[in-house]
Amino acid sequence: MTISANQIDERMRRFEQACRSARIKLTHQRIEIFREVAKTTDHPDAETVFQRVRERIPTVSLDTVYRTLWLLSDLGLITPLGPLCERTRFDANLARHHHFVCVRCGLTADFYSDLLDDLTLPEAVQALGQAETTRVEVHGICRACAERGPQPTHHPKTKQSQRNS
Amino acid sequence: MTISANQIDERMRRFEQACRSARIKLTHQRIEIFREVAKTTDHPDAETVFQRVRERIPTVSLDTVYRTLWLLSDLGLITPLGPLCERTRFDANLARHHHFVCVRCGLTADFYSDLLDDLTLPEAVQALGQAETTRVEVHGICRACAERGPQPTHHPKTKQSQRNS
DNA sequence: TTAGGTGCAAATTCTTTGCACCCTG
DNA sequence: CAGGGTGCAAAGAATTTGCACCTAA
Repeated sequence: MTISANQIDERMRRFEQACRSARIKLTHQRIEIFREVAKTTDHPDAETVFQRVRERIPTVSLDTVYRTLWLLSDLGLITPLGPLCERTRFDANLARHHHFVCVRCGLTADFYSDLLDDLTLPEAVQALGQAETTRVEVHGICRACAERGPQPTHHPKTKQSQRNS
Repeated sequence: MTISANQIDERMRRFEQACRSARIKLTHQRIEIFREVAKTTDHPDAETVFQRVRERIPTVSLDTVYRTLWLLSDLGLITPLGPLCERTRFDANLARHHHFVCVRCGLTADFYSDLLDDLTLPEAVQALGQAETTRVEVHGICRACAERGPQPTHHPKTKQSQRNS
């Protein structure tokens, strides 16, 4: 909720431009759905966006919200938070470690680094709460996917087969 | 799959000890379910654990696997990967930033740090793949939860109300 | 005009729960 | 032997999909 009107406008402009260059229609629904995400620091989920958009477009449907959010994500206008894989995974490695996550196939590999174990956090974090653990998440393309060559972008949640390591 | 027999044994011992001190029964199913997670670097999901355990205990059920995985997680023997909240959330902040995530309520707040934007990754990462983005995830207790005082531990996926920011 | 977008409802997928029987401590 | 643990089946929750109508370009 600390976003200036200017910044929202800029995000909206970027959105409209992205839609045009992707030759995707600028519908009333898409505009309002993007605006909802663009105007807060909330990291809202689909249901939350749906409820908020519904105040302005009472007939909007939840599935349109889902489709639009993933579309925006494919366009690089928003980022889905959380895991790139759809199922909860479990890790028995209790040692301090960090993760390399393949954005294409979901491979999640542990790696170690004394340097990264001991990062200095900015003061801003103090204001948010009491930090307990700090982990670095590196996102990229794993060896196997790189060899497989360029692939179309997909919604991590839905289209990709998941691998691991 | 690069875990030594020694290390697996140590994990099993720790597991048995944790169960005893929590006065929780050491059942055949629990032992094999934990062993499956303990013996790989796979970060398997519940379904995968289920399939693997089934080879040894054909009558095991998927719901026991779920119950056991969350139990192990409550005991601090394994860690669920991915988001602490159950729904996918979206972020329109395209600027480089990092996350503070409250392990209790799910609050996810962005924070900024030039230092963290520019981390030096260990060589091990090169071997895994081509890094694209690096983000620091700080887990802890947010201000609001700290004020609320100590709370029982719950499975993030199921028991907690989710907040945001 | 017309292809792409939407709403609706039904389907899927992942995960949890109620209950009666079973087995560890 | 008692109470926690398990399997089964059914319920629940989040998300996706098929299809006919609608609308931005």
